[in-house]
Amino acid sequence: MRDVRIATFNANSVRVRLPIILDWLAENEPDVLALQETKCEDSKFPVAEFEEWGWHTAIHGQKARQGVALVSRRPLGNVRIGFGDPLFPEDCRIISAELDGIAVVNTYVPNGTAVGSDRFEYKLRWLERFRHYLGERYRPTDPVVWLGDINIAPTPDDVYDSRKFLGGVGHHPDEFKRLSAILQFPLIDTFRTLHSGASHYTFWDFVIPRALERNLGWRIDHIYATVPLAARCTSCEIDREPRMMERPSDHTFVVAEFGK
DNA sequence: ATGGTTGGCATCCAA
Repeated sequence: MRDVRIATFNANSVRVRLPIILDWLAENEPDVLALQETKCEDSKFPVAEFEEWGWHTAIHGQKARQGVALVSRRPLGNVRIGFGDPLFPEDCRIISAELDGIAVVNTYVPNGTAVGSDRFEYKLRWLERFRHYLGERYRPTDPVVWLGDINIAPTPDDVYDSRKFLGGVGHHPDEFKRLSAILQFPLIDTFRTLHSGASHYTFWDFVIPRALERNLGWRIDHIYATVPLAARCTSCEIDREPRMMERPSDHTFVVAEFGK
């Protein structure tokens, strides 16, 4: 049996990015693709188009903003949406499921907007809530993948100008602290296990002219695994091709493979 | 120092 292939992509509208997503799926044949920023309520998600090409979907969306989904070759088990906590704000940022004994947890971490804003405080609270979510549901010995748009560049190598952005949204010590606490589960950054150094990015801001060509990017889309699963990780790669296509997302795909 | 882009929905907000 071949490796399990698990990918992530912030689509920035699943409807606009449908051709890019379907192309990428056909080319790469992942077992699961985690999508973020689908930006549509469930009734408007292009379920039929995915099914036409043999892909199952598990979706958790809302009108216009946020939204996450899992796309898979085979049906997923035990699909869960949200934190399952009625006290915590529910804005469609988390969906999880099981495949081949692996728990796949897909998140769209809040952006944070501006340091000191209510949205930034919400980002920090959200990350704390997520740490508890992991502890409530899983043990360190379980095979668990946490992936998605993490919206944090955790080290100086993960953003094109660390000095410029240190202390700003996405590269702030308070974010590093919350992420470190989550990773103490422990979880392993599968990309960093296999690749060191700067210039490996997954997001290039639309606002910056020719950002991709100049590689003015951020590595904010991550694939983490628990220790026993990380030991089975044979590859983790960023695919820049989709960022070069017509009408791209501002993010691109990351894909990891795990041996049986 | 500023502005540069995109998507969704409504003519502005979030990213």
